[in-house]
Amino acid sequence: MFFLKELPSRRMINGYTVAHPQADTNTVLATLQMMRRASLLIRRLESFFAEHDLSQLRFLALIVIDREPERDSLSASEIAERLDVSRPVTTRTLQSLAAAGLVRVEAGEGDGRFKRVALTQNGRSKLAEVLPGYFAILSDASAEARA
Amino acid sequence: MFFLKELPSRRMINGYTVAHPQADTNTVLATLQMMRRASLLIRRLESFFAEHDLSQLRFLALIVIDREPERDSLSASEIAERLDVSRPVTTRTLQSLAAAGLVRVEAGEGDGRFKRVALTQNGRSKLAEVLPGYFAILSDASAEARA
DNA sequence: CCAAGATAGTTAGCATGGTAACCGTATGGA
DNA sequence: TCCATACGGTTACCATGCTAACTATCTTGG
Repeated sequence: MFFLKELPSRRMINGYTVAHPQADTNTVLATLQMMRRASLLIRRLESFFAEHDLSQLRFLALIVIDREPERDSLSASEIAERLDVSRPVTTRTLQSLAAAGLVRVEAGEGDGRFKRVALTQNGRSKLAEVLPGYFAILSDASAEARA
Repeated sequence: MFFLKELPSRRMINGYTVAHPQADTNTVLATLQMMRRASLLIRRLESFFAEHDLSQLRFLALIVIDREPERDSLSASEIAERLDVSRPVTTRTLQSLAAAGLVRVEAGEGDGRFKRVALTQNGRSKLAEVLPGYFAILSDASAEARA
């Protein structure tokens, strides 16, 4: 992602909002600032994850598998649903996680269409390795937002 | 982009923040919510732009050229700098805008390394066509955020 | 009971972000 | 002056998002 360094000017937004009474210049500007903040944060997170041979999506996939309370595995579709990405992206992500030895993918018992995806011990270790840095970055970002 | 439908739970974040006193669960959670909101908004914007044969980046490129106060053209590097994307992405974006007839790219006079990029009349029309919808979406998003 | 449809997953191909490495043009100091 | 360096732009290639269309496995209704 990305976003303009210099946001659309207040004057430019004003030109729109005067013609649309329900719109408010300040809140539109706040939304643009949010987009800019989010885009910088994503860059920072992606670069952090890259240092750990992960990406944001691979990390989040580990998270959703790990945090499932009653089970130790999920199907690919369940993971796609929780991550809110398309199934093809999920397939690719799981293949790369499996190649890195962070998850185990097995044929589901019962319905032969499903696959069971579970964390390996390495996967759990990787999560433990990365979580502190992840929350530290989020915590910094919160602090900056308030500054 | 994308982001978890179900954010990391308060309990999970707590587990980190108790070990790191400077971190605060509420602000970390607020940052995660911001990421989720930004990701949904980006999807909405990209789909809006696609309806107009644009993308977010192509649209923003038109904006930064148009809003330059004293000049009617920018160099590719200046555009890259303002958009905050890499120069190769800028090259590709400008090529597709030129192919669509929305910008004109000419060799710069003087320093032969530069190119001058200017909006065509079609480019200005396209901006005028798209801006109201753009701000309407941002305005909606602001409203939702406050709801 | 089995053909038609639904569902899980994959493959193929496109768009758009990135970095590394290249060319051509300027520029500046030995 | 002219070679080394810097700079603008491009090319080549990789990562990661998407949709469309495919295969394989259930499920269901005539």
